[in-house]
Amino acid sequence: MIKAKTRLSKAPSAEEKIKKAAQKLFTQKGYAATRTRDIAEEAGINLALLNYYFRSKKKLFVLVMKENVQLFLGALIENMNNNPRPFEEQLDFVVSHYIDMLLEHPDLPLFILNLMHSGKLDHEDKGDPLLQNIIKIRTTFLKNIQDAMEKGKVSNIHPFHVIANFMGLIIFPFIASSLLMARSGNISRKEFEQLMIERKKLIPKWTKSLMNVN
Amino acid sequence: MIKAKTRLSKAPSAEEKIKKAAQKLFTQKGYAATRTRDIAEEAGINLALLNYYFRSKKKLFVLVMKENVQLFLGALIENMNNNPRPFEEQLDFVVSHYIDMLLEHPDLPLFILNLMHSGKLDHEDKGDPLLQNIIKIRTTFLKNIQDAMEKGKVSNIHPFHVIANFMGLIIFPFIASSLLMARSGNISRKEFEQLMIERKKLIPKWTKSLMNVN
DNA sequence: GTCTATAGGGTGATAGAC
DNA sequence: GTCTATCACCCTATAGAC
Repeated sequence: MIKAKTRLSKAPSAEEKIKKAAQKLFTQKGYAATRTRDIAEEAGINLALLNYYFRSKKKLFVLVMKENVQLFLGALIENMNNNPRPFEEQLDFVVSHYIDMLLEHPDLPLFILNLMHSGKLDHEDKGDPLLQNIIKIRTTFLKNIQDAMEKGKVSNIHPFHVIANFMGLIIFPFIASSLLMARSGNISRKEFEQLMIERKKLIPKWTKSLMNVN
Repeated sequence: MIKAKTRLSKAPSAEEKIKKAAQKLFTQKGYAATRTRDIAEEAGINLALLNYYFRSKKKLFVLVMKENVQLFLGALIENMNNNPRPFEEQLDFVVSHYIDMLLEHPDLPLFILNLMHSGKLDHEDKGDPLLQNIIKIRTTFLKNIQDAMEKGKVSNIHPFHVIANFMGLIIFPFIASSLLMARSGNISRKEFEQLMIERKKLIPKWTKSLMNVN
């Protein structure tokens, strides 16, 4: 009954190696372009082992997908649950946490956007938390904006613009980094990271500024 | 020798039907997730015909890809060639043309971003115009920003931020529309389009405003 | 748990009739 | 040019030895 499952941070189990490899490849290349053979090789284990642990390619993908979604929404949910803070502080918090997370997982946004674009969520996973959480987060954020507008702090701009701008300012540089830095580019990886850190301070100011231009 | 190839805008040829179907599916689902059988069915023709005209799936994809790239960079290149206009007018022009184009081809940005992300361009297509054009466009735009900064119109912000913000404000709502409008969403397709049209006027103002906040 | 070998099904591409 | 039939390959998944 009592099996010592704890691991001392060394020699990751085959299961963990597979999951990590799958996370990497699925997130980078998407579902269809990733072969289970690639995952097995990346993990340094045998192909059969993959099915032994995870039953099928699809099940493995769903697992990775859910963890990615969790990662992607984590900062927002955390913010939502600590709601009493004033709006300005919320902006700071979300931007800062989000950019830190994206610096560690730069492929995540494109993965999520492709996921939503493919429309594979709604049908196959009715009770999936992604959509529900997105809607909940968006609703909360929307309420905050409208509060700010009623207090006269913000001019009469459609809340959609505010959300789209805010998210775009945070996320877009990461999904377009290959475009913005393209070869022979003027910008290296290190410089890019430095600029993203700069944006942690800038985006909250920009967001507030945009709310009052029309 | 002299074959009447001209068509009177009726009954598109099989070749055109295939290309159109391929454009649709490749752009929507990407290369790996699209099967040649799907393309054939979408085009309403036989699978063998696809290979008769285009030799291989890959060649067909490259064709579609190049047309998409052309479409994506068109407005920017056009702007670049009419350079003498003042910076402010350039912003108006690019934003307006770009949003019009994206309203017609909303899947295009995600396709391009995935393309760049996959890194399949540099190796297989050395002389490909995409990268060269992107670099040229970016360089021109960068020069314009620096001119504006020297004239004292703009505060000392890194040009990267200006480009990233500008592009993000235009493009992001389209790639994230499924996220911003997610089911049970408050926003319909028609409203979305109306908001995008609103942005044609707003984004140039926003861009200039952002250049002076730091 | 981990491997080798292989089944079973799908996919891109082609041969050949019309 | 357009179709049907089919090949050769690749990919996921599993059986079975260790």
